[in-house]
Amino acid sequence: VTRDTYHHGDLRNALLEAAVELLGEHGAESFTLREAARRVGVNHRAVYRHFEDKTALLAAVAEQGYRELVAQMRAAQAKAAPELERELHALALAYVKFALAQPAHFRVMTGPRLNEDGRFPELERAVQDGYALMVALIERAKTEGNYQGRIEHGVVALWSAVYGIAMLTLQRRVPIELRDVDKFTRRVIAPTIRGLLG
Amino acid sequence: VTRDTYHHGDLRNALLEAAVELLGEHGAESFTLREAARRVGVNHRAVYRHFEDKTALLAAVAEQGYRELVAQMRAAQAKAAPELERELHALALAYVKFALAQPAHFRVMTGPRLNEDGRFPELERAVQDGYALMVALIERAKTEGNYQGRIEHGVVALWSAVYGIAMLTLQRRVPIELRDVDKFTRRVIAPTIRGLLG
DNA sequence: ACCTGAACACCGTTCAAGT
DNA sequence: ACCTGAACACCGTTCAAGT
Repeated sequence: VTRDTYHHGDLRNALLEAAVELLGEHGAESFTLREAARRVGVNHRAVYRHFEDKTALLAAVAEQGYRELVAQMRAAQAKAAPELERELHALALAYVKFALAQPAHFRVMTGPRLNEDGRFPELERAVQDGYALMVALIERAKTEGNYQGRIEHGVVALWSAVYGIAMLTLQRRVPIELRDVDKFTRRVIAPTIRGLLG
Repeated sequence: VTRDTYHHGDLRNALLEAAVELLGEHGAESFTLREAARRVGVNHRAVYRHFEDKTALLAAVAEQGYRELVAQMRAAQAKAAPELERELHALALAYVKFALAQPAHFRVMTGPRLNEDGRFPELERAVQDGYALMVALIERAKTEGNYQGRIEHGVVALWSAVYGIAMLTLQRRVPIELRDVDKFTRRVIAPTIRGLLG
């Protein structure tokens, strides 16, 4: 990280990196725009060249996180294809692993209500891309498997399960080691997936 | 709400009420101790008589919320007893209903990490009381039902499901009306409960 | 184009008094 | 015992310049 000058849009990325660092250290509540600027070595006013306000900076972090999450879910699913049950497990595992590997990103993604007024359509689209992956799997559960309910209900069941596991694990409400995430997630999610496939 | 004097511990409750009000209006991120004091009509320093700091005030709100949540889960479960599947559904429904009826409480309960250093044992105990209700049900799923997995895994599956449904619904990621919560929750949770009972 | 500096209205928290 | 008032070090954001 250079600390003297920033050109060619470098500052934007430097600020994003600094933000992720700070969020990892202290959590979103105490994150300040001024400290992010300080860490990069610029005046705090320089931030406004690249982000409309503090919320926009956090939204950019969240968007970046969703893109990475979706990429990892896609990759995991592709590896497990073409068997539906394996793909469901792979998607779930990728989600939980992301949350534990990038907790700062994950907390910003799921924590503060950044996009309440629809200010950040790009963020919304990144979220929807993830949603679409689950919808596609549940649709296959209906045709290939034995799922009888409505698509929407199945998606929420799956989404809730992975989201809940990730959050409860992050909050240390569940006493597991990082190396056991695989087995743990697999076993917790099993009843839900079994229920979905009939 | 009287605005001139506070005696006999009234101020504490008045501050809690004001905090819940404010949290409902703007969310936890922009909640300020000073505005809570203003709303009650006292100097902001008066807050420190009853709460060690801002976090302690939020922790008190969270604790109050957990007590109410547990009471409502208990009541719903008792009404549905003694059939296990009905009790599981009742518990799940009570949880989701609480989240939607008291979103300000729910967001503080699940949002900021208030008790990271174990500062608030009372809050922790209230959370554990809720956890205990689920543990008892999963234990019965093992003896009365056909659940084969470990207690811990089943509890996380159930907890994740209700938590996820509540959060996704609150975030309006799921397009349901308040009057349909009953039916919606029942259908989303069904695969998980079916999976748990074997 | 990109960054700075001073200023404004806020915040949580501390100190020292007031009744 | 309970509340206040002034002060401190911070914050996000605006305005007006600087190169």
